[in-house]
Amino acid sequence: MTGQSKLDRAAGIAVWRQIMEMLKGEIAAGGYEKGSRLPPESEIASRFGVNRHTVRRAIAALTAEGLLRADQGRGTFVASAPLSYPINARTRFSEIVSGQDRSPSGRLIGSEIEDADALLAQHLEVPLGTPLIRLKTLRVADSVPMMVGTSWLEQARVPNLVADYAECGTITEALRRGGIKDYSRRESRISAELVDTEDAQQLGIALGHPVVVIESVNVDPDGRPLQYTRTRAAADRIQLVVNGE
Amino acid sequence: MTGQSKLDRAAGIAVWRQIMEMLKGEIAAGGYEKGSRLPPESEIASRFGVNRHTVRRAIAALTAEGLLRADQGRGTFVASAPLSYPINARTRFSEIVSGQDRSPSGRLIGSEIEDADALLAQHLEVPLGTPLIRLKTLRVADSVPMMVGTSWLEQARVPNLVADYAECGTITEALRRGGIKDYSRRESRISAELVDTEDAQQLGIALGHPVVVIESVNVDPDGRPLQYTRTRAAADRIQLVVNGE
DNA sequence: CTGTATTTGTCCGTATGTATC
DNA sequence: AGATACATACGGACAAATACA
Repeated sequence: MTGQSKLDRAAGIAVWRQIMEMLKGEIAAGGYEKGSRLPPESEIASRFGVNRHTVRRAIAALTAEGLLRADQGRGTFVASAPLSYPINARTRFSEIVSGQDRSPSGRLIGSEIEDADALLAQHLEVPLGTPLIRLKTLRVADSVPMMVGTSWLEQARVPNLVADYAECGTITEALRRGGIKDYSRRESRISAELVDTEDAQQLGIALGHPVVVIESVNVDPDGRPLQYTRTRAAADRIQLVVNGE
Repeated sequence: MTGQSKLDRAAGIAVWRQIMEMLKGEIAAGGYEKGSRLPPESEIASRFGVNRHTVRRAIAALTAEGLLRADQGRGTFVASAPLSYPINARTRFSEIVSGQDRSPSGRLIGSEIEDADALLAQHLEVPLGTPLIRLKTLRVADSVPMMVGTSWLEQARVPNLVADYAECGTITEALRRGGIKDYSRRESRISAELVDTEDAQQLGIALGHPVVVIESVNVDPDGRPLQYTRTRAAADRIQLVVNGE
């Protein structure tokens, strides 16, 4: 099968769109494994007998749909199946990702000290104006960015958190080093938004795409609020799973 | 306070944008209650000393942000706080909405008979090709559309479902009439997408806005799958709540 | 139930400033 | 400087939905 035979240059449908549909069809039909690499653009171009730019346009459209991912210098890949992300009292990014045979990692984007405003004070059950650490992190599975999170924690409880996190890359481990052996998730509130400019860059998605927003409070074993987090996940890479109790 | 004094026509910022910011400020400052009505466009226009169209533009921008809702013939309203929608084994739209002092209603958009494809057969644990009822419904709280859902049920189990639902407007009640006294939710899978054309119309939101997508399976008391549903909720009107077990 | 007023939605214009080529 | 395109601002008329006496 050359594929070239099916191109119709007089159909009134742009050639790049025809190529896009054909690639989509081949992916849907299972011609390519999830996560597998497509042939290089030049090869696809010669197969269809078109210029490489025409293929690029088709790939760009499929990337915008979330079906493909193009990495500079590595190649173009079929987007993997969305990550199943269970939401429960023991939600831990690193455990979830390794449990699905992918390799998790975390990166510190930035941190600051700020005083608790009314909303944060309420969530963390601290007095208004309490100094908090604000931690912005990126979580990655198999080198694909999955979610960015902004967390607030009481500075006095975990003074060395930022350095610990920067070193080990998981919140669970960083908290353990700060003397907090365990924690659990009290409540998660889920909605969706359009991605903002900064998150779009971090997540490698285009503006105008949706993100799933998860606001959650982690509590220590005594039930005292420890961490309030607002996580934004690329919607086409993740699927939250909630069990019926 | 006339507000007019603050308009600066030489600031290089469009007048409609200035009005938008001022309205937003007044709403945030609590000048208007959630759900309350704004003055008519003509009144706002004369207050700022501009044309009605200029006000309309500001209102359109705030509507797109989800801060306002404009209903033809009724007025422009400050958007209510998002509906908290608990996800658990006993998730029932009508109970949730009435529990938050709002009045729920449901409307049948359409229904069809179709044969189970591989995916549906797997979810409902029926043989491939089993005749299913496909039910498309709109769920509304306080006359604001909240979510559209597409449900599939085995036709043989609930032959009269469509008529029953059309009459009473709640799935729970329609199932009861069909002899199914209780059901519970086994699993919910949550993601987000951009709204499609049809849902945008039903939900009264603009294209390009995000919807929260919930795929769920309801099972009868024996644990047998009864209903597979794919729900799309207007993201800025709803917040799913998941308790930490 | 029925007309009337109110209010938002849509369409037709015109004029002006600003950015771009 | 000129030509062009585009967003802004305004004005008016009417349609469509709702509220109300």
